[in-house]
Order: sequence, then C-alpha cells, then structure tokens
Amino acid sequence: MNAVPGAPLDRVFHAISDPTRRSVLARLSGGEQALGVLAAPHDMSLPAFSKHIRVLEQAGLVHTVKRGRTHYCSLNAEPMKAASEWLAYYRKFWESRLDSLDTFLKENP
Amino acid sequence: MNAVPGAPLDRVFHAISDPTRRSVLARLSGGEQALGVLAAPHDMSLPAFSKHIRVLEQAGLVHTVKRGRTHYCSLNAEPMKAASEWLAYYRKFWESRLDSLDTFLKENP
DNA sequence: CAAATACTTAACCACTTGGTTTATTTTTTG
DNA sequence: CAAAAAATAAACCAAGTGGTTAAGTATTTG
Repeated sequence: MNAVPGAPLDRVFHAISDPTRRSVLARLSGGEQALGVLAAPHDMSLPAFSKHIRVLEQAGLVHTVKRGRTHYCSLNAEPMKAASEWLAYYRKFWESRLDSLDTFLKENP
Repeated sequence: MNAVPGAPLDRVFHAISDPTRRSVLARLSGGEQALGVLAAPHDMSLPAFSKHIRVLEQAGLVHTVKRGRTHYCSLNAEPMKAASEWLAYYRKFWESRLDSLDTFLKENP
C-alpha cells in the first residue's frame, strides 16, 4: 500500500520538520542564495549545514547549481503542493470543529 | 515569521512524515477507534504500533482515552492548522510559477 | 477466582540523524 | 604559480527512531 520507505511525501514532511531547514526555505523564498551565505547565520559547521541542504534537495525542495566555486541554492516549492493537499483534507476538522475537542463538547453539554 | 521556536511544528511535521502515522490519521478521520482495531492492518507488533500513536499524541494530533481495558484514539486536527499555514506561505511559489523551474525558463528563453 | 483481553513497560538491537574534525577538490586571486 | 576561498568527502560519535521479544498491569469474562 503506502509502505514505500522513500515516498515523496515522507521526504517532504521530514525535510520541513527541522527548524534549520525551514529557516533555509524561508530565506530562499527571497531568491537564490550562495550556500555559504545561507549557512552563515546558522551556528554549525559547514559540513553539518550542507547535510541539511542535501535533505532539502532529496525532498526536491531545493535545487543547487555550481557557478565557479560557489554553489547557489534556489527554492523549488512544487513538492510542497502535495504536502499542502494532504493537510487540506483535514481542514474541515479544524475549521468545522469536528475534531476531538468538538466531539467532547458535543458529548458533554 | 518563524519567531516561535519550531518545537510544535517540528513535532507535527515529524509525526506526519511517516506513512504508518498518516494512515492512522486518515482512519481516525472516520471517527474514534480502539487502538487494537487501528493497529490490526499494520504489519508490526503492538508495542511498535503504540510508539507511533505516542508520536502522534506528542504532536497533539491524537487524543487517547481509556474506557475499561480499551484505549480509544481520536483525531485532533487543530495542530495541523499551523502546519498548513506554514505551507500556505509557499503556495504562491508553486501556483504563480515563481519557483526555480520558472526562474530557469525565464532566464533561458 | 482464573483465564483471557487490551494494552504498557522494559530491555534490547540495527539503522538513521545531526553534529564534529580533518583532509581534499575545485576555482579564483595576488 | 602559490595561497585563499568555497564547498565536498571521509571518518567518527552521541542520540534518536523504529522495530523486536518478554514480562507486567488493569479489566473483563467464564
């Protein structure tokens, strides 16, 4: 069924479950950035930061091109679409108050 | 922007990055379920399955109550709202074609 | 009360994750 | 060309994840 270990949705949700990586995506939404510039504000070594970039790349959220000795990263939000659609299915539960809190309130008037 | 330290969002995105856990949420969207019933279709031991439930509980996505010897799980979609809103920020990039593919196409006519 | 039921807890294991440091590679610059 | 810069690769480590089996705890039922 859905037991494929490396499913795209798995990789996207995993990628965005880390604050460092979410921060990178936010900064990339302002446009392409050199990897070193992206890494600067994060308190970790460059190899550690590069691993985060690799996770984002493998989720398809970041594309990196090399020009000269500099690697430029850019956002590719397309894989977020499926993630957003997966979440959208549950919107009715938090909007229409059909979740467990509402159930509780209905059953305990 | 992302001023709040990401902990809750971290836990929600991590929780839904696993296909077993997404499957559980989907089935809970049909209403409360006994843990044992929920576990049945998954090819793993009950302790392993219970750990998945605990991850969902810690993300605030599932609430469990014990009635007699049975533990009943229900969906609480509310924490998904923030997750959905985080993703919504990027909607313009996949809808308005402002992502890296589009940039590439614009720069390489 | 004794046995079955529905779980949890505990102990363990293999693998992954997120970080480190050190060394290399590639490219630019003095 | 030699040194600096940008980043990767490799080797390593601690902690977390996802699974197991075995044992324990409530609770219901025969």
